[in-house]
Amino acid sequence: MATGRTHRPATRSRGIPEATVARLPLYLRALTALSERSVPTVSSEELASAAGVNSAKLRKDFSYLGSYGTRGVGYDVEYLVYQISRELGLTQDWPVVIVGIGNLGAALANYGGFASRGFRVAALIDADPAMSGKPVAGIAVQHADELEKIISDNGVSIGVIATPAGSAQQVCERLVAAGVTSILNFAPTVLTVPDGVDVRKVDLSIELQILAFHEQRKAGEEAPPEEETAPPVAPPAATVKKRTDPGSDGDVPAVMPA
Amino acid sequence: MATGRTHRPATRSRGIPEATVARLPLYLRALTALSERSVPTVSSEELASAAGVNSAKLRKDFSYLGSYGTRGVGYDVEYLVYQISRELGLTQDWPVVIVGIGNLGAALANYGGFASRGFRVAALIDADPAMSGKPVAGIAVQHADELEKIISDNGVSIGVIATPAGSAQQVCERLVAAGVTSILNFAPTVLTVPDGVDVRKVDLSIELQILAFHEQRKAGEEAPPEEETAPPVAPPAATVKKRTDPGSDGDVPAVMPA
DNA sequence: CCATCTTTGTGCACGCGTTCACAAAGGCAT
DNA sequence: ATGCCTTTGTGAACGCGTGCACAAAGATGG
Ligand SMILES: NC(=O)c1ccc[n+]([C@@H]2O[C@H](COP(=O)([O-])OP(=O)(O)OC[C@H]3O[C@@H](n4cnc5c(N)ncnc54)[C@H](O)[C@@H]3O)[C@@H](O)[C@H]2O)c1
Ligand SMILES: NC(=O)c1ccc[n+]([C@@H]2O[C@H](COP(=O)([O-])OP(=O)(O)OC[C@H]3O[C@@H](n4cnc5c(N)ncnc54)[C@H](O)[C@@H]3O)[C@@H](O)[C@H]2O)c1
Repeated sequence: MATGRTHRPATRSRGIPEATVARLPLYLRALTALSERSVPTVSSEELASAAGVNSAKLRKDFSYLGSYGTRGVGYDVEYLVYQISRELGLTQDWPVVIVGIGNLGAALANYGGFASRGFRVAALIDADPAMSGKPVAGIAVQHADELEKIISDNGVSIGVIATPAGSAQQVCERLVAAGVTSILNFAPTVLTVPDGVDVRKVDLSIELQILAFHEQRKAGEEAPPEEETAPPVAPPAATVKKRTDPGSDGDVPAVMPA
Repeated sequence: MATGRTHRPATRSRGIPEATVARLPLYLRALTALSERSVPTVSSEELASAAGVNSAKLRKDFSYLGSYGTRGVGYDVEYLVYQISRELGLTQDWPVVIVGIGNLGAALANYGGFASRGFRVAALIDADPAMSGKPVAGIAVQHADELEKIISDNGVSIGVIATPAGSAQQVCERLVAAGVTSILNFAPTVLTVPDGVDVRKVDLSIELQILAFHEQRKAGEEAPPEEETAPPVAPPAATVKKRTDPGSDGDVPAVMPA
């Protein structure tokens, strides 16, 4: 999961587990594809396969929404699309602002899949005066001074942060003060927000590091004893550390205990 | 989480829980910031706060790595940076290819945080002949025909997919066949890969939908009885559905049982 | 109307992850 | 050297998520 909620004691919202909520968009995507091919019904097995999950999990997920589906037949595609859309709140329009129209922000603004699901880019905001008025993806960039007014005028409750990390917390606070209660953060920083505000983050660097970990592990399994480069840092602090795990002793650790 | 592994029975790699691995980059980022400020040691409480997690969780996470840290004092920042880097496999260089140099791919190529942690963009690959040779972020884009040769020549094991959804599976298969064993997928599709290949996905649309869900829930709590727009789809399939949950009956569902 | 066959919905058990709470460890002052 | 004070490392309890396996539901054919 490139994803991750921040804070909030994992309250099961309205009885629907968080893990299930996170999968509903996957089901919806698969169902939309079926719908476009005019497939009338689909079994849990087929749909699960299309969404890349276990069929038992899918059935359990749907059971939290209600008892849609017909035994011996499956699920009515159109009906299920509607039910999930409604559950996710996609039957209404969500105006979204993007703050920080640099490389990433511009790419996001140009992203078609944005509008495809009820999300409407209400404004693009940047602090650079040179950007003001410049059209990106057909929308004129507005200056950060206007942020509060834009949020308020458009009733925006979802904000996307694509500024440098150093500005992210400050932008976040302004967004929240102006009324935004959900934030999608692309900047590599931990955002601190008041209760009642949801933050989700997307961090490319973290994803790559997780992949690197597994990659190293795969490589280490087939070629166990390899020499490590010189130890770039000194041992702990004052006294020399005595390691608890046997085998490697303190300073220059072997690549992996395998 | 914008993130999510695909397949693989959640094998605890080398005893380090997957959830812990996903947090190590967070700790590393916080530690790097401390290191730049020349802070010598840090307590679990401080570091946890900087990383946005619980201090008990942090200590347990570190306990999987070994017994670094000094009771009564805390952790040596430099030493811990090295240990986590080593654990994540960041002491070595990871050549990465990006496939699909459109809006997003170009933004990724321009992303500085890429190289900052041992990840080196080995090549940019696109199928559009018009892109070939064009420099993006100082690197000439290469044609997709060269994909296999590039992977092989550079020993690339990590690939980033930023093509349209329709091409993603095909690109994925070529990457895997050429020797890539870790994939970061930005296309909104479920990728099917053989065992031994790790896939992580980043999906903006899914993140927004999850936020919308919670946003709707927040809004629904303060204004319970609101009228829904007309039911856009017909009831289930053949016979009229009898809903199991009481209150709303079948067809036009009330907004929320609250 | 009845039998059969398919597929849902879910009770249950298990394992992972989180959190609490505390004993052990070590620095530091006296 | 001794005692105090801080902070780690972890045992244990708990809760959530996952997957199995099956009974119930309903469609379909005769
Ligand atoms: N480019 C990527 O692929 C990528 C990937 C992962 C993460 N990120 C992160 O996303 C963020 C943006 O990346 P980028 O490559 O687009 O950077 P960028 O420098 O190209 O763009 C940043 C933009 O934010 C604007 N900005 C700065 N401070 C602001 C403020 N206070 N209010 C409003 N706007 C402000 C700047 O004027 C600039 O246009 C960074 O935090 C980066 O680490 C980028
Ligand atoms: N732009 C965003 O912010 C954003 C956000 C989330 C997800 N995505 C997803 O990321 C992907 C890329 O988005 P984008 O906006 O950059 O699209 P884009 O159309 O701008 O770029 C796609 C690029 O991929 C290339 N391509 C197509 N088929 C290829 C193939 N078989 N091999 C190699 N290259 C190929 C095209 O030539 C093009 O340059 C899409 O799947 C999109 O849904 C984009």
